[in-house]
Amino acid sequence: MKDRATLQDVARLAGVSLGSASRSLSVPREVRPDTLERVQRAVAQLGYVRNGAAQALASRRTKTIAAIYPTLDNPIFAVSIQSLQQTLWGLGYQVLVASHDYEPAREVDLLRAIVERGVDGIVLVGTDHADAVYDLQRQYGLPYVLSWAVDETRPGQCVGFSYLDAAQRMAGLVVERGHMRIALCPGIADGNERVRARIEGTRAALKAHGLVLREDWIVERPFTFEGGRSAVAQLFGTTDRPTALICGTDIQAVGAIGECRDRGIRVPDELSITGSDDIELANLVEPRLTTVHVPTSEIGRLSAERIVSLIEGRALGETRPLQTTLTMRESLKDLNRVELNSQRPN
Amino acid sequence: MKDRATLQDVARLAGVSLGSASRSLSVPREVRPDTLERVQRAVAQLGYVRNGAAQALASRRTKTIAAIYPTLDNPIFAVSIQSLQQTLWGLGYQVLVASHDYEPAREVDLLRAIVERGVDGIVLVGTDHADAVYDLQRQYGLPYVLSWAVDETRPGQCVGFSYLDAAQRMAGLVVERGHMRIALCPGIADGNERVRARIEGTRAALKAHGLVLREDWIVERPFTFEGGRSAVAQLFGTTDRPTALICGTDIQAVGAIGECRDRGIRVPDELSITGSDDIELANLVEPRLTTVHVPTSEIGRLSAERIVSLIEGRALGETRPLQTTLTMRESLKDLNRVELNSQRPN
DNA sequence: TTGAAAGCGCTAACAA
DNA sequence: TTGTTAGCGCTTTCAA
Repeated sequence: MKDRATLQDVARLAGVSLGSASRSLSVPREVRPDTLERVQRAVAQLGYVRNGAAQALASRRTKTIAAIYPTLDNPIFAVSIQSLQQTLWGLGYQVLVASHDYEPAREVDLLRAIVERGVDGIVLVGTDHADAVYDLQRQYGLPYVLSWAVDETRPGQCVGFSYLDAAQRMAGLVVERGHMRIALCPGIADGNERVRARIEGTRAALKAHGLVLREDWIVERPFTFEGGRSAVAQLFGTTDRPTALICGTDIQAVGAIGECRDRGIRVPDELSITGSDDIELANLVEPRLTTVHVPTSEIGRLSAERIVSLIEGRALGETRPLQTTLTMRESLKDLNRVELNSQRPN
Repeated sequence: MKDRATLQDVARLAGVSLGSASRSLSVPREVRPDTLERVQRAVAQLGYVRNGAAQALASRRTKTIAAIYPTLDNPIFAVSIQSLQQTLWGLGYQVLVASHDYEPAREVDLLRAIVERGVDGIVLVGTDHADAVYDLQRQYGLPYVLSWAVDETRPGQCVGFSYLDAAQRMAGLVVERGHMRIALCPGIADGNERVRARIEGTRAALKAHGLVLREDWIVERPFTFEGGRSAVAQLFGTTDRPTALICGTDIQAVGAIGECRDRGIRVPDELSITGSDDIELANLVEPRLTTVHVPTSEIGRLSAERIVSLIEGRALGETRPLQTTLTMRESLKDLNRVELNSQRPN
């Protein structure tokens, strides 16, 4: 790295003190206009750029937020990160992104390295983290936001919607459409409270209609296309088959549709499939996916605003759960209706 | 932030000097075993964590790499970032991720902010950047790697494959399959040399077969599902229609397939569609996508290794272009073959 | 409003 | 191998 101009150089060139130069940059309204102007001229002339490390060391602020996600390889997180990043950028913060691939131990390691590097705050996904994660936060007094989560015990620190409610409504819809044999591909429950909420919500909705969610029809699979494929493979390995498969994410649902296509299982005639998230793809696959629309970008934006207000000590009140909506498309069959067109030509 | 223990505290508790404590952490082999052990005990006892800002200021290294992408909302970049990040993590570096949404001006702003914060190196995408980008790099002597790019004038700084070659081979394949009316949806050429290479490669391949790439069949659209949809809408607005559409990315191709479905255009019977990248989805849509397989993760990993070797002054030799392969699936129709089954049941 | 000066916590050169 | 010490470049009192 070449020798960059320092603020000292700027001050010297402008003929002011180091202090005035510093103030010109950080609190320009507290210097006389002509002082400010001379400093600005010197800055321009030298092509001066602040040294972030020095600034961080002296001010004890890094203007950086760490965001730790399970994976970037799911559009909901990619889109959410994008809006998080752009919002933070507008507020003068940068983002250190990391992903742990659903490995709790990796998340702890990441967080440790990030704390060492120095960040002003952290955005995590969900509430289910290793104790060490919360310990680190407490130990360093680091503000944090749990995105994609609601938790009454942490008012003001969660930004998300109720997975329980969403799952309950989706399962309710499937039952209303006449399905009684319903399987669930919710993700992997261990270390993921959102998956557990999906299972609970689905179970509750079925129970409310006098149905039981069969344990052997809760098929825990990763949040990947392959996960959805594999769920279908498992469920159709016997003749004791469901008529509907509720997937935890659209990604799984699309994988499931692909597997059905490969196996010659007609969707939704032989198997209805629903997803969750309403990614753009949900509206492009054949058949188009009945799913839960979730406020992906909004979660990114609100998480950004909240972590900054936490850092800067501005109160923002408690968070309230965001809303989700069911999006009805063709992948869910209505068994109550007389079948006129179940065999469409071509 | 609570008061964290400093290295001074550690040294005091261990009964050694500040220097020995520092060395115990950074070059443990240069201290006596018992010194090392006392320091480690003190570190554990105090829960000491390095202050990154101080370390960066004193050592003039941040152990952070900035990676600026066009968007995170395309699986190829998401996957590539993931492998970049994990490789860098293994090498002791962290990643500052940013995206500019194909806005050259935004890229300059991002880079400026990133330089200010301090990073040891930069990973960019492609070769086509505002002059200001290269100026900043030169001014601060920042090592950089151009990923998803090949450029003979920058040996050792590019990691990617030849878009020209890939486009040429794909177009060659389409022609070989008997298509003579070929349209191209390459992305948006302005500020993107990869798009221009695609156009050139396609043009050259057609020319080699005595065909001409019609200017009005080069449909520049964004790299989104919607971009692909809109290309189909435009091309099918008249009766003068192509029999094949070569898309610049699988995302566009999937969008194009969706638009065809909505318009009742049969793929590939009425329109063949090809993509590029071979994202997982390419193998899941109906019909499955003929595309170019590109080494997505490898680009991330190699970019990581290269930027670190550049930073640490290790020579790694010149880069050579990575390989791509055509992946044949059903979305490209072979017009040379007798049509036996063009109207499949259901 | 300004300048002077004391650190922020660490690294690295140097001397012992 | 260890201890001492001079910065790294900036922010932020404090006094003027």
